[in-house]
Amino acid sequence: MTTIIQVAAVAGVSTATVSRVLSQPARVAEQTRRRVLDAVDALGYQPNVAARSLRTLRAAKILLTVPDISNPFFASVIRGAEEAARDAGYSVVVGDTRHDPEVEDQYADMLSRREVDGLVFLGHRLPASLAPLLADQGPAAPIVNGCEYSPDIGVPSVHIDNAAASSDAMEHLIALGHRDIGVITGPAISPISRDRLTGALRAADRHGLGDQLQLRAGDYSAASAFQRAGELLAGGVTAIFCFSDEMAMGAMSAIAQAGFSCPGQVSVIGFDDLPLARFFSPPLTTIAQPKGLIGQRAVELLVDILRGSTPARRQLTLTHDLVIRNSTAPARR
Amino acid sequence: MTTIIQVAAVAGVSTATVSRVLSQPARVAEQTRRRVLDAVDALGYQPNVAARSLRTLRAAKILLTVPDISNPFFASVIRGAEEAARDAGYSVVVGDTRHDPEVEDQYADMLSRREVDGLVFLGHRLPASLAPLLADQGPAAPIVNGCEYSPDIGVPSVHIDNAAASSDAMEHLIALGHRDIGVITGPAISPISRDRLTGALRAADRHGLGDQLQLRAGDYSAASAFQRAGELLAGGVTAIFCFSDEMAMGAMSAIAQAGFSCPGQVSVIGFDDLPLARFFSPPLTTIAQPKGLIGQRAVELLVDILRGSTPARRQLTLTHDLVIRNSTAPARR
DNA sequence: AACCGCCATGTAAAGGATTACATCACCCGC
DNA sequence: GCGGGTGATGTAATCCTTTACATGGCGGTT
Repeated sequence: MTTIIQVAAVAGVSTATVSRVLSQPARVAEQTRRRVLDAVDALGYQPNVAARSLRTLRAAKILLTVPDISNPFFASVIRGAEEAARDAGYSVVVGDTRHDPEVEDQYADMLSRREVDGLVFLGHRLPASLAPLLADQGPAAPIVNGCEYSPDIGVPSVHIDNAAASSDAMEHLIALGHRDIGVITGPAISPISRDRLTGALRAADRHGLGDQLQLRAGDYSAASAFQRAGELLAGGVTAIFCFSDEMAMGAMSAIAQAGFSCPGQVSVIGFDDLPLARFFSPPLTTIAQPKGLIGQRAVELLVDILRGSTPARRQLTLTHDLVIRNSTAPARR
Repeated sequence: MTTIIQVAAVAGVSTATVSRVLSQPARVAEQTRRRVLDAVDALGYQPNVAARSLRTLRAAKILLTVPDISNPFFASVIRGAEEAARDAGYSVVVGDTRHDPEVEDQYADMLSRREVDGLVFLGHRLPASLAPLLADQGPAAPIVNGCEYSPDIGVPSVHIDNAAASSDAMEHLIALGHRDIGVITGPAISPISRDRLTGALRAADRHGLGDQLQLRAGDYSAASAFQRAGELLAGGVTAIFCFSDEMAMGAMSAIAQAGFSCPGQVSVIGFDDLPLARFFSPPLTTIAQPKGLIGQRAVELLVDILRGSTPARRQLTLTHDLVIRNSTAPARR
């Protein structure tokens, strides 16, 4: 490993000058700068990050935890986050918590240990080990939540209006004449699922369908929805609203295996608009979330905090979109 | 931030002792150890990683780069890798290169800068900036390749026998009576795609179908396969073999939109066995790769290298599996 | 009683970069 | 010609941990 000392020796300057050339080139005379850069090239010098971050107390890294990395929804969020991070001079470390609180804590420890400068967590659970840090630093704590929004945890967040989006989905089904509608929600603890449920019920109530809604709790996975959709079909629904596209896929699979046609006999509407949604058979009607933008804004918010400026708004609500494809059709049965 | 010095002061010992309690507890007397641990708890001390890694020249981290994080195939590999890494006392940093050589280089630089101890890269391209490192350290270079296998890059790798797997898929179609078979491959530069093509051609040749095979190059994405499948259908195929499940999804979508039925008129077979494959409509026949195991073995190989022991075998071929579901059926047209 | 060896612990030197402060040369204006 | 300002560079302290080596005490051996 070549160190800054060797570079300094080759260039005939002090280590301070080398350091300056690399971090604030303008403060060094043109001629000296060139000599240093030549030495850097010649030796293939790369600053040692450990030493730098020891000295500066900055890691130039942002940790992004996702509850389930196999869910392509998060992939788009990650990309948005990485882009924004790069623009701000940070790199992103991705952690997959698998919905496991213990793993969440392990990742959160990276923040307490200063291995990373800040944390963006997707999902609804604030890792327990961060409570003291949050209590200590208050709004200056470098923690941002993406996708979900729980007012009680006191962390800035970026999300869509889940209730409104869910209501839009329901209105779409109702407008198509559906009266017997099944809803496959997320787990009951998920605030995002609760918000969506609120929206769905609100829409149903507006049309006097509040009591007819058939609710089943899934866990956002296709497998859970496959199961629940079977029950709903037995219950005679003509439309199923799934709180994720992955669940919509499971539901469509159950519909086909039960011998029904979609959208002929049963309509399906999803949530997320995964890149693959247009390739479902039939192409899926769904609620589009601005996935990349969520990641991007979340990181921007975090960077604001890291720079010490209090961001104007600590809650960002982005716009969603009802994307109508072919999995929904007028009710007839 | 509390440092080791404060812990030492509270416990009434030297920093050396605190350090020893944390890293080699057996070398410290029971009583002292307890006092130190109490102090650690009381102060909520967390060792500073930068300082540690500066001193030890170890980061206790492994970098895992994937070409496309939105592909759920890699999610399973990542999980396997994380597990193996945790067992060996490492944590995994995931990087998404988006097939972009520049991004690959950026991540590879983390290795040269010693930000991570080793690299597992999935995909076929060895980042250019690692060439010197590899030339320098030879087989001791802490770099392992997963999924793909290019004998020429001289890096240990973990993969399945792609040619044999591909041949199995073809044999399955041929046994069902298919003669007009379309193949949607990956990009021509992809060694994995080449291997699979070799296997497919070999199987076709065995049955005198070598000339009839209709080949189209995709890029592993559903969108590309949607396109190519349309062309193949116009060409009158009764079966389509896709080199990824995601492409199979695109193909199935194209089949449905062209008014054909699957598997009634056109059979589809995929490659990977994504968790979602069983929820395709119809459930997808495909080649299962041991995804988790690939990640696990790749990390184990890397850890062997990091520990200085030369692993017994530098190329690991794992077993694949033909999973027959409902997207393939006897040819009839 | 002198000595040896061992164990538990302490002392202090790295490890590599950043940066506050010091220094020096030079120029400007009076 | 001199004081003061400016810009470029150097000196050295600092960030926190790990660990080689030193120390000191104690029990056992001869």
